[in-house]
Amino acid sequence: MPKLSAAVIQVKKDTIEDAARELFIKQGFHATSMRDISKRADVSLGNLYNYYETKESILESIINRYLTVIDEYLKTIFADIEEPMEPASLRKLGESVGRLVNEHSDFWLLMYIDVLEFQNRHFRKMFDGITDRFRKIFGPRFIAAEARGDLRTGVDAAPAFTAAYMQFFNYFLVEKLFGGNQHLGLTDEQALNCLTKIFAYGVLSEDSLARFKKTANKALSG
Amino acid sequence: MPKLSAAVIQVKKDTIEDAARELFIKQGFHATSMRDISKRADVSLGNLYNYYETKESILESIINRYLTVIDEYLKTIFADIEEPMEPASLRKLGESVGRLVNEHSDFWLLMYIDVLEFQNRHFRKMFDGITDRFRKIFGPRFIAAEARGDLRTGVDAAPAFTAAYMQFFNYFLVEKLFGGNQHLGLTDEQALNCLTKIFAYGVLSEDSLARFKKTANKALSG
DNA sequence: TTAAAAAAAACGGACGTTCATTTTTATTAA
DNA sequence: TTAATAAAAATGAACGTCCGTTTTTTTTAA
Repeated sequence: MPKLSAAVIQVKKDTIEDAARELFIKQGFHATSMRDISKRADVSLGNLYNYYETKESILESIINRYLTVIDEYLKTIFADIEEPMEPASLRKLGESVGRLVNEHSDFWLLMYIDVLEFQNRHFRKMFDGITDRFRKIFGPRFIAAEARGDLRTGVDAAPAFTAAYMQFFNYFLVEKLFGGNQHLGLTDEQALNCLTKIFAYGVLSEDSLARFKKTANKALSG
Repeated sequence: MPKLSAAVIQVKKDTIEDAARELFIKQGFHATSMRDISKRADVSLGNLYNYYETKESILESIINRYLTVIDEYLKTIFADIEEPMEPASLRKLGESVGRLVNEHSDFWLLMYIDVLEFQNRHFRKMFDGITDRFRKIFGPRFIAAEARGDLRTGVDAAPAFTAAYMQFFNYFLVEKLFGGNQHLGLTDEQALNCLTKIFAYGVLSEDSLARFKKTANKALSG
């Protein structure tokens, strides 16, 4: 029997990885056996080892494939953003992040598996240098926003945008995976509004700025 | 041999749980065997079952004990806060949260174990109704801040404070456990300043408010 | 002396992986 | 178009190890 075509091999790997992913997510990596995977994928136990060297390499393959899916998703999100620092854009960013978290919650569970079992070896790249990446994507628009006087003086748009991005992520992850059930005491819609509002104009009145002069100065001098 | 005193039993349980915790954190729950625990705690395998019914019950005991430790820690943090909405207080909150995350990073790994293996059954309470809890702790001071005109109109202090709290947590967790290594492109000190600043007064200039009137109105109407 | 505690041995089963064997199928020759 | 071929693919039993837990035995100390 000559070699199977690459396409056929890929299809087989797809079914194996689909099965493995479902099991890893439902019951964790160590709690999932190769026999479990072989049963769910309808592939013999031994045959798994024609496609993967070890159990861990199955996980790695799943993660790598998923990483590209998420990456594409994020790219389309960012491509849709024309003016990253406008409140409307930020709200839309929050909505998109919410969809990403909810539609691919498996992925984030895999990330926690990676944190626990592999010190986040495979997912590190998601957060490493993320601010620089945003600077690369939106750099000119960050500068333009500052030039227009949109930004409060002393605010660097790149880390600020990153913080907003992370805040949205965290909100939806807590809701979806940590049992937050409306941990802000608001619906998702309201929470998005609330977070956007805070990010854009803060929680404190302009008047209070003078009142907190001493302390604020310290806090604002970063 | 009559029954050991409760104190002696507790000491023994301490050493067992210390050993188990270190192993669970280092290699995960399923990857840790009762034999591993017995070796590290210097207790015979069989004797473990004189103290715990199952392996899972060891994890539960660790989590419950840890929950009270963290709870106490948080209480002292909140007790130290006189005016929750002042920038200086928020910065201090951020620092405290950072210390909590860094000094007890084990705890948060246990939380991820709980998310993966038990749908966060044991940790849910950490996030459930958290905004209401803050309202209970700081309610009068939230109201006073609003009365003084410290708050931007339309801002509800309780979810806002919760958002700040969560934001700090998330920042330090990403740094500590997810390999963020300065994911905001800032040192921890700078990041604290940056996040506090954003939370207090936002990233956008007061001028831009009028400019984003239409879109801002939508985003601010939550 | 005696019952609790600790240790050790034993249990049945499941684990990841290997391997000898059987089945399959793209290619080749008729 | 068909039949033969041969190597890849698939299989499932087998391997050695380790698992959580139970049971039995030994040690301990009031």
